[in-house]
Amino acid sequence: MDIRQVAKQARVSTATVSRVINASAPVSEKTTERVRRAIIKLDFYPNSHARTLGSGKSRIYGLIISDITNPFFPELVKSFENIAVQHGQEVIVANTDYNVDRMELCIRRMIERKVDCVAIMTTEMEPSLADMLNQRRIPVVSLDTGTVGKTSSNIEVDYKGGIEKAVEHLVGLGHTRISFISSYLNNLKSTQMRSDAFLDVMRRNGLSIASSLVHTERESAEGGRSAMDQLLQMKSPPTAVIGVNDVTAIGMLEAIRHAGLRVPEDFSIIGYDDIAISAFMNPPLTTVHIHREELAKCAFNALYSVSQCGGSGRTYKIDTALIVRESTAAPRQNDELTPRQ
Amino acid sequence: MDIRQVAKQARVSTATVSRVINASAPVSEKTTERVRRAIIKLDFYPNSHARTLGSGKSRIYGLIISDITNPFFPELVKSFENIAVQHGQEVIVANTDYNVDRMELCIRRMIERKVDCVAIMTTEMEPSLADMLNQRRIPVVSLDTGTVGKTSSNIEVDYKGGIEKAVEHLVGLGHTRISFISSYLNNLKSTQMRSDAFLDVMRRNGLSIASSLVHTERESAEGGRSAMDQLLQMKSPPTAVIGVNDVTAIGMLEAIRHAGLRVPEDFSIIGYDDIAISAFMNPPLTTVHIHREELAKCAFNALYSVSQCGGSGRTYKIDTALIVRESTAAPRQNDELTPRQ
DNA sequence: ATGAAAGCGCTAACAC
DNA sequence: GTGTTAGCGCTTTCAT
Repeated sequence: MDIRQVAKQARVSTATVSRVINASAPVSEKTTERVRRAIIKLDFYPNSHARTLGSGKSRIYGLIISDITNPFFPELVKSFENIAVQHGQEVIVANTDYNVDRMELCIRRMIERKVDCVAIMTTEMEPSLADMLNQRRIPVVSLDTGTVGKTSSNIEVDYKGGIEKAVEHLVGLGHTRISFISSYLNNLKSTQMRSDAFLDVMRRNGLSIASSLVHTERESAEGGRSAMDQLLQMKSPPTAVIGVNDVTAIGMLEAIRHAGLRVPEDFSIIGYDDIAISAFMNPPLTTVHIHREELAKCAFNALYSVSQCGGSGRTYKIDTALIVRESTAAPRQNDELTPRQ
Repeated sequence: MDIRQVAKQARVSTATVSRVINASAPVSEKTTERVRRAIIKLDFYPNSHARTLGSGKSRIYGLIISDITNPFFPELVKSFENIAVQHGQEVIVANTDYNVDRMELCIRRMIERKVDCVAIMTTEMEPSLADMLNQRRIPVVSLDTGTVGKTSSNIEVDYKGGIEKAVEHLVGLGHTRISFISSYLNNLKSTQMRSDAFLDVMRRNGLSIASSLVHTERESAEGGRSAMDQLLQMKSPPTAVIGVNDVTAIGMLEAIRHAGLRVPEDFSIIGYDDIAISAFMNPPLTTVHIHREELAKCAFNALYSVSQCGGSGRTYKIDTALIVRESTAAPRQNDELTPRQ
């Protein structure tokens, strides 16, 4: 079943069929109708590969993320897809699994599939990889990494501002012994930036940062749990702990619960990202919000403007906000960490 | 940059280049090496659309899910992709948003993209839609819905067994007033099957099911929360509640916490799916486990065996298991639902 | 083992 | 407004 059969059925040329499908040139009312009917009658679906080959553009946007299993990403993917569909584009998504080698594979796939643009929403990035895209004049937008150029844009998330607000919230509550649980994945720029910001803000507030940075083995709830377990072993544990992301913070919550201690009475906990489930934790998690929908929109627009409107690459900024829920309170008065019952 | 340039650089024909890329026919050691070098030197990436058009097969598997934002799916997607990649196939995923109309769009996309097979892992399905695929001889595997035929397989998840185990666990604990919170999305067969099974098992255990089935407006944590709020208004609320899935159960947990009541002391709660986060709830959620990885494997194999090995469609079964954690216990002794503090 | 050439299904010039 | 036709980049007979 191809366009020729439709053409025959409608008694027109293949070009005309193509015209009505793509509305790429005026076709008379009558012919259009005949073609439409033929398409329906024959149950014709145009072959997108042939279209891509014929026209030179795939109408596909590539989206590279770290791991669809990390709750931060599904919402991002969904928003990005929605916007893309509204603009008549499709999207294919690829996972790097936080792995630079797999990033190369992802980019290869994007090139082979002839995507029109690609959004790299991960931070495990070799700059050289973006070059592969640039050389082929494929517009790119990246997160916190990557340079701005003719066809490449960069989105800067205000990680630092988020950390600042979190630490200051804690300081305002009276905390002075504050820890930060990061992940071993420190080649991730987003993680690195959060850690650095934490150190910086602590310093600025004149707070000691001795042993206040703990690295988990994996960026996950498990990681948060085991890191918090470590903290619990200390002679004089912190009174507040910030997690590098919500999933980590959720693991921390579990470690504390398991030790028979309470949040926020015994520990104040803050997460980062504001994933949907965080509001449903017990207690609801105070966290730094990154607006995923806005991020997705921003990424798409960055791409669309250079791809369709011939714009040039530029820098975009995304804000963060502290969402105060119930996992933070004034610090415990003494260090008698007595498990409940 | 196309295969012809590579051919020229390696001083061979395009056919030979194609042969070394695809290992589709023997090529001498020497020539192979020359071609390899040329490919690397020119940084050549084959155009997958041209490949698809030329060969007639896309090496793409389609995967249709309801909503990537529902934590049940990301793990499924990831597993499915991993297996597919191991078999040299790619996958494109499409979301229906629990909507039959969008399902049609998804299937259209799959056909236009000339996928080799499609896994329909949602249950909001018009049988007629699967026919579109069948007519085109595209192998299909579906979940609990769909018929088995030459090229179409069906996976039956033992929802009922899961509900049985859940109810019996509760009955064993001494509960008699048990409710089930379902969702308004009752056109979903998976939801329907869980509700039906619940009613059935309750009856068989001689338990009253008066007002024990509550329908939420949305299949989400919000839905679970508002449904549980309703239950909390009753003069004599149930002592145990089963959620149609974990996300719903998590919402229920929050409603109870917010009312100043406790799980499992005041209410026993059971979820369904066993999403990763459930083990990190406070308290950790007792739930019915569906093995996502096995499900993904099963779906892929069902497809692969008919697509590559000329097998015929058949029925597969996936078990469920009750994971007892800390959200279930013996029922409260009296109905004095007194908020803590 | 290798090359020549005919498609694959569509789009886009270019004619009329 | 519509038709003709030459590609798009690859695969795949069919020769050799």
